[in-house]
Amino acid sequence: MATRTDAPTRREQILKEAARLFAERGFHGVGVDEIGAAVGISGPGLYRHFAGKDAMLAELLVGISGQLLTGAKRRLAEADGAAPEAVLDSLIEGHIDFALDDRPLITLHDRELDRLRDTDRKLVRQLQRQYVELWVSVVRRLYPELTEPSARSAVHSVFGLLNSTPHLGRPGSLPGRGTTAALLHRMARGAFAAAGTDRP
Amino acid sequence: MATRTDAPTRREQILKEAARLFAERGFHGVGVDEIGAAVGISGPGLYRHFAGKDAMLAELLVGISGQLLTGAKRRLAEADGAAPEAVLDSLIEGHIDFALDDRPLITLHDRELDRLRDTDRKLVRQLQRQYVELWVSVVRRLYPELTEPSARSAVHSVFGLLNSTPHLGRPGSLPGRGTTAALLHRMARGAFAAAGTDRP
DNA sequence: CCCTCAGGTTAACGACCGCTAACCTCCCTG
DNA sequence: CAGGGAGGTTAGCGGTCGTTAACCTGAGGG
Repeated sequence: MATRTDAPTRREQILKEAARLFAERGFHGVGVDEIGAAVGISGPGLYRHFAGKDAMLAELLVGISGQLLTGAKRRLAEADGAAPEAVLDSLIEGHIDFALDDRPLITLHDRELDRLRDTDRKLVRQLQRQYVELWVSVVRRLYPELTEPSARSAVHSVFGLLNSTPHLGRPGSLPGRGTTAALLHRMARGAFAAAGTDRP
Repeated sequence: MATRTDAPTRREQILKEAARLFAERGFHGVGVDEIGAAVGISGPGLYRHFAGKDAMLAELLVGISGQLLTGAKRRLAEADGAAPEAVLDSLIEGHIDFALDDRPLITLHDRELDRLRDTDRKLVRQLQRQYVELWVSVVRRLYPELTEPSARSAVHSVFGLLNSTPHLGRPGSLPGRGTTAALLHRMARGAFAAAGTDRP
């Protein structure tokens, strides 16, 4: 795929700043005037680009879920026939990339879902469910002694582990992105391995 | 300590319901009228028991952090001189009990901290920091090859893992509390073990 | 038997917030 | 060069929300 070199559109600027603000202070804690100010225009100017505040959140959440799912599907297709360990590693790597590069989005992802209109919320939940099931199938192939409910719990728990990046302090205080990614990766693998041993 | 058999006070009722509502819809997403309705009185009646909506959140968050820290200190004192493995197991057990029994509080704990007044927020952060440092010291005793920043990251990540219980579906759909607790415990130990091996 | 007070009630105020209306100003294009 | 749309602006409306004020009530104590 072509990496983008062109400047971000106004819509993209708005989405990025809105994500940051929503993650920092919550959906209801941010006013449209603040979002506008963050991109250099004033509140009502946003309505030239979005139908409303809700629409921004919806586009963010649908985008996140879709991106995660699409990426996972691609990785699964690329690793077709590979060993289950390698496939799981690829999924973990993709999730870590996302968690480290788009921290505000990861935060929003499991925090503001209930602020969506019914139709959008159902869509996001469906995408999330597909993503989880994809992980569950890989995990169960690698650890067949895990029951399906246990595998699902394990996957959710590892998501909790990987999504903890927002709590790891400001990006500067970390031991470096590569080190952090490697640590998270090792821990995720260790957690799955521990889940898969002993009684399920 | 004496287990309480007496009925909960009105204050406690309010705090419990407020915690549930805040966790479900966010601090700004809940009105005082709703909180009042949840305990059978109407909005302004709450002001006989609390100085304001902020005060409820503050009391909840300070209470959570304090409870976690106090429990951890007690467990550390009780396990004085025991093997590091046993001490870590005790810490994990305590955290899991909390995460499973007080899900709304766990949710609030890392979600609504920024809505507090400066003085309260600093207090909560200080309690949280002490709690983390306590874990870090135990983890480093068990895995001396871990650098301190890595150990701290590992602790935060395991908190993410253990605090994922709100995402595990309604309490009924789980394989049973004991099974879930055991799974989480194993995964936490596995994650730490994986963090502590290989290069730090 | 009154007084007090804890713990409620309803009415209402002021602030804020999402959103719309009306208007303005470039820039592109036929 | 006219004109029209894209992308802004400010003023303001309507609703909601936290909080206060004023009032009510029932139970306990001197």
